[in-house]
Amino acid sequence: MTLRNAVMATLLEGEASGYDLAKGFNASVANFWTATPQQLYRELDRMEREGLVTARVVRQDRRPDKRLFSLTDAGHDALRAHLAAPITRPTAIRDGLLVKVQCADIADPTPVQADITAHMDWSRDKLARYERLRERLLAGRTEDEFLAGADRVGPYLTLLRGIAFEEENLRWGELALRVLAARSS
Amino acid sequence: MTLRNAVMATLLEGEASGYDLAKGFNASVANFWTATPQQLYRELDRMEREGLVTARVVRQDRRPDKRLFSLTDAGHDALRAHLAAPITRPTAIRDGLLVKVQCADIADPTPVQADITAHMDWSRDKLARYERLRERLLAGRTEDEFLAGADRVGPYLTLLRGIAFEEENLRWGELALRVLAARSS
DNA sequence: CACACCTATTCAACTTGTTGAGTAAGGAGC
DNA sequence: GCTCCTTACTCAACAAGTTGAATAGGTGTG
Repeated sequence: MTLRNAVMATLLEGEASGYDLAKGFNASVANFWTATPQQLYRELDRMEREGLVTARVVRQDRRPDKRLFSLTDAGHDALRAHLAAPITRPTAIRDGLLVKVQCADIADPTPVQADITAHMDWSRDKLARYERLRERLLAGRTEDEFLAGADRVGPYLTLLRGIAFEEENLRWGELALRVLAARSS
Repeated sequence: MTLRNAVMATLLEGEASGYDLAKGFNASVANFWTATPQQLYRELDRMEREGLVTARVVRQDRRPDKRLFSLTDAGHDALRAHLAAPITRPTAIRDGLLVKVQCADIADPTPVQADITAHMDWSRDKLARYERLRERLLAGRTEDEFLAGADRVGPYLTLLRGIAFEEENLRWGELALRVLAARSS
């Protein structure tokens, strides 16, 4: 029931196809709400049936048709109702890497180190994309100018959280690699 | 299939009942893998059937009996096999608060501010518990002494990640509150 | 010019995760 | 002595999330 809200939050940026949402979920919302393509297509269908979004089919030349979804007034209302609702539950994280690190001591750490390295690569990629998005949002303004004057600050605030998260992943990854290397030598 | 691994990682610390796991999941693993009580009871039953854990019933005086689970050799092997398996998929986060902040601009920010404040309170609580756990693990040693010499560093490394995460939540929460307050005035 | 990958979506089957209620006994506070 | 909280679980029903495959034309690489 909350994937809906994440989808509607994304559609505030403008219309999007299921496919658009699927790959990157607009790159910014994906940072705090993940979903598979099937989940999104299914949810968009339901939301259309309930009148929260409308679809318009766009015929394309050298590509399959696509259905671009946008928020209806009812969708806007539903989002506002969600915002007004009292409390959101605590963050749910599921991080398989940390599960591995938690028990890294019971076996050869080499594969865990490889895993940490792979995750750090992903973090670097994400950071690069986030920084590009940030430049685009700022559009030449300083952060203070932007925060004081922009129409919408929500996407920027969540972006900052995402950047901090990935930066912390990198810092922690370096520490973890250092510690595991020192012990296995 | 990975709740299993999180449960086994926790049982490395020693035997535990479903109830123990349910409240706090050992307080440290809970930080990167959440699960409801029902999920844990169900999974523990399955794992017992598959021989990954064994249960022993402990009769108690003024409390209901409990079943304490511990890892079997097969469980240890399964954990080691998991550690050796190549790559763990990227972290899945689902943070309803960030969804709200993402669209905070379309309505009165007051309830969102309340939500941020509530989350910051939770973060402070978690941080306090993490810091106590940290003191207990260090047992008087400095961090460097501990990391060089301790039997197991995994739980400490994941704890550090949890601490950094909650500290970042607080820093970000303060910023978000400041920005939203400045705009609504 | 074969092979793999990208866009764009759908269908079906499955596994996980969530919600709510129920049981049963002890202890704490008013 | 009434109510609520805590320990310790179980059952059932449902919602959400995952996996795998199918379709179908287009683009890019060796």
